[in-house]
Amino acid sequence: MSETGVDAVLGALADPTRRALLDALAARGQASASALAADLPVSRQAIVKHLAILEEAGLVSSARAGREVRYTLRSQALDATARWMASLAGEWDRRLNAIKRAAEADDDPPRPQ
Amino acid sequence: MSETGVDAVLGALADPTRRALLDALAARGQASASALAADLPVSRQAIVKHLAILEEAGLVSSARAGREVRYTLRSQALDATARWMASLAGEWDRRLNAIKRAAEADDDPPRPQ
DNA sequence: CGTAGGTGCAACCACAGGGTTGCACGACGA
DNA sequence: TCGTCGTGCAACCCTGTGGTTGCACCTACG
Repeated sequence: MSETGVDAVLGALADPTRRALLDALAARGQASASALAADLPVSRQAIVKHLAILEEAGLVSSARAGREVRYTLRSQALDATARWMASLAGEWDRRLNAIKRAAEADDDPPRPQ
Repeated sequence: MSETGVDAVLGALADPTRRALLDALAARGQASASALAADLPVSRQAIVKHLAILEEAGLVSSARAGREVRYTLRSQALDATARWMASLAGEWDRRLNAIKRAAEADDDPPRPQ
């Protein structure tokens, strides 16, 4: 339960269109759904849905500016997920080493090779 | 193109069942599809499909042992993806700072606040 | 031998979700 | 005030894929 929204972030990042959307946002720094729709080969509505998912995952934030809504990147969630993955990788290594070590010490003493 | 199989890893990691599968594998260190099927509430066939996807993403590796196939965790791809995400987060920060700075210098000189 | 445990293959079902279109509503500029 | 631009909402289609069942095949083990 301690992980931020790792599953949400992973789910959001799993879609290519969403990643392209994030790229476009990174390039513009800030943009409305309609503006982003001009960059990608999908309809504005599709973009809006994707943005909703990305915002839900904490990867972007929205702010109303007059009659339009500006979206901005939010690196925090991404960074947190990266950390989570790195620590998981470390965990795997520790786990596997421990098991391998135990197997060697438990199974092989009479038969080193 | 330089990214390992980031999209494959993200796609693989996006599914909850697959993450549970990886957890189970981490606990056992090494296991066959049938053994893993005992841990999860899905059929062996479903497990096999997931394992195929995970192997495709480089998150696990398989090795035949007699009449069964043993699967093992592979932390490398996970670690690489974690690094990719972290660098992406850094990229976003740099991008946003640059843009914000430019906006302030270009728009606000007469109006600091 | 035969039997049991483990895989592999294939067909099939059902639902989530990525995508679209259409329309109504609110805000800005002339 | 009117036109227009950007949103929001809703219905709808259709593919992908997570899941299942059934069966054939192979390998160990008695």
